[in-house]
Amino acid sequence: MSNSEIAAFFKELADLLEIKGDNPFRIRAYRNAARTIETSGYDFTKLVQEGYDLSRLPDIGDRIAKKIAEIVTTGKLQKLEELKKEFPPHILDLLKIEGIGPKRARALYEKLGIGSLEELRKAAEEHRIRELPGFDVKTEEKILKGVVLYKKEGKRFLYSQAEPFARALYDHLKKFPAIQRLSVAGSFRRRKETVGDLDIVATSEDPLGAMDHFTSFAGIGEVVSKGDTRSTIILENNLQVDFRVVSDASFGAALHYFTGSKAHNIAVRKMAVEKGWKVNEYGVFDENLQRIAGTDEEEIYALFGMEYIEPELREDRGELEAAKAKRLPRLVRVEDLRGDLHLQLPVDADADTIDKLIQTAKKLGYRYLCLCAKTSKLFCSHGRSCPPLQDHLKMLEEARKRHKGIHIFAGVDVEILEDGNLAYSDEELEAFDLVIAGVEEDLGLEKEAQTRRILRALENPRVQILAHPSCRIIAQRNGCSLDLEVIAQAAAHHGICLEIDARPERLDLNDAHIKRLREYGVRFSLGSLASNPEEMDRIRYGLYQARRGWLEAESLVNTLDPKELEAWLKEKE
DNA sequence: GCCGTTTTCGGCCCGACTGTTTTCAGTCG
Repeated sequence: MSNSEIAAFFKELADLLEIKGDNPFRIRAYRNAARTIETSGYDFTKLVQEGYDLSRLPDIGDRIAKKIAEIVTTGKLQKLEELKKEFPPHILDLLKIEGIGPKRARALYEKLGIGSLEELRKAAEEHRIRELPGFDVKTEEKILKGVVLYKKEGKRFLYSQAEPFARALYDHLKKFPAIQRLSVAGSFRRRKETVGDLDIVATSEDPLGAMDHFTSFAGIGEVVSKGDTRSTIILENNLQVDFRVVSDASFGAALHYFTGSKAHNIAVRKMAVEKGWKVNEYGVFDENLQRIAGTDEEEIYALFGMEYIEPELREDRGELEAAKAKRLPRLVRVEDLRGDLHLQLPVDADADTIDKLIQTAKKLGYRYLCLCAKTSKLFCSHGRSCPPLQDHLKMLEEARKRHKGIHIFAGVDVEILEDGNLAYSDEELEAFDLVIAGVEEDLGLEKEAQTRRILRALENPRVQILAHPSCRIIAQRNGCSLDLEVIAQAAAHHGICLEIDARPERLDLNDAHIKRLREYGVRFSLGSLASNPEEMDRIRYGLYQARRGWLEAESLVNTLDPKELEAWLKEKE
C-alpha cells in the first residue's frame, strides 16, 4: 500500500472525529502522523513488513504505529470503520465547501440531515439553511455559491501552471508606487511541485491603497475577503491568491510566516516558546514583548543560532536540526549546471532542429548536452516510422563538426522490457555515449517483479542512467510499485545515475525520494526531456526538485565539467 | 493522539477576516 493511501486513513479519521467534536489535540496528532507518513520518504509498507519500530519516527507513537500496522496488514482500520457508521458516507464532502468547517458540517447533518453536496445544494436553494443557528442569509448564499464552484474547481496547480500568474501578480503589484518590498511566498517560494494557492507579502505605508491596487488585478473571478492588512481573491482559473501587507520592520517575519511550511513554522515557534519568546508574522518578541527580530528572515534564523534555511528545505524534515548543527547542505544552484543530459529529438529532426537546440544550450551557458534518439521500440511500434539509430548518430556527428565549444553526447532512450532486458542489443547500444534506460509499459507489475525487472536492467554495463524511476505523472498516475531503496543501492554499486525528469508534470524522482535515496551515495542526473528550444528552460523545475531533495552539486552529474563527465562515462565501461 | 535537559502529566502555534458575536465562534491559512 502506498504512503498516501495509508495517510488517507488518518486524514479521514481526523476529519470525522472533528465533526464528531473529539479532542482537538488527538485530531491534530492524527494529522501530524499523516504528514510524516506522506513526506518522510520511507516506504511504510516495507517498514511494517520488516518489523521496524515505527514509533521512533516523529509524530508516531505506539498507538498510531499499531494502527499503521493494522492498515498495512488488513487493509482496514477498525476504529475508522466504526466511526464511519455514525455518519452518512459523503459527509466529508461538506468540508470541501468554502465556509463550512467541522462545526457547521455537524450542525447541517444533525439539524437538517444533510449528508452530501447534493442535499446541501437542495437545502440552500430551499432556504432551509438560513434558519439554523450560526447560519444566516449570507452564509447560505456563500454555501450555494461554493457548491456550484466546487464542481468546476481544480485542485492543486502544477508549479509551472501557477508560475505565470505569480509573475503577473508580482509585476502588477510592483507598479504600485507605495509598495516597497515585495515577494511571493508560500509553497510557490518553496518550489513545491504543486501549489494550492499563491501567497504574496509586501510592505507599504499605504496598506489600504495597496489592497485596492491588489483587487484591481485583471483576471479576478471573485474577491473573497478584503481587510486592512490582508485580502484574498480567486482568479478566473480558480487559483486563490492571498495578499498580506505589513510594515517594513515586520517584512522578514511575515515572509517567513507566509512561506511556511506550516510544519516548519510550528517547529520554529516551539523553539521560541522554549526560550520564553513568541514568533508571529510581525516579528520575534522576547518575554517583555519587545521585538528582537523581524526585518529580514536571516536575522530570525540567526537569533535561534541557526544557519539560514533556504525556502526549499522548510518542510520540518530535519532542516531545523541541521541548521542548528550548521550542517545544512549547500544546495545545488542553477549556475552550477554545466549541461542538460536528456533532450529528446523528435523523429523528424533535421540539422536545423539540432542547430537550434545547440544554440540555445550555448545561450544557457552549457558546456555539453545529450541529444537522445526517441526511438524506443514501444514508441516506434505505434504506427510511427522512426529513423534507424545509425541516422541519429550520423546527424550528431555532422552537428559536432558545425559546433565547436560545446560537447554533444549521443544518447539513446532505451526501453526496459518486462523481463528486465533492454529493447536494443549491446551492439546497437555500443555506439552511443549515453544509454538512458527506462520502464515505459507494464507499470502495474507487482512490487517484487517490478523491482527485479529494474535491477536486472541495471546489471547491463551499457546503462548509465535510469530514466524517470517511479514513472508517476503528477495527479494523473501513481508511480510503479517499487523498492526504490534497493534500486538506489544497486545503482550506486553499478555507478548508474538516477534521473530527475524535469518535465513539470513528471518531476520524477520527487523531492522525498531524492532526499532519502541520496543517503545511499547514488548520484543523480537532470534532464529537461526537451524536444525544442522553448522546453529547455524547464530543466530548472527539476533543479528545484533536486534542491527540495537536499541535493548538493557533488551529487548531480550535470555539474561536472565535460572532462569529468567523460571520465565518469569511461568508468562505466 | 504525541511528547519530554522543568518527562509519565499537562501541555499542545498564532492571528486575520466574517458575521451581528456587543466580547466571540467559526473558518482559514
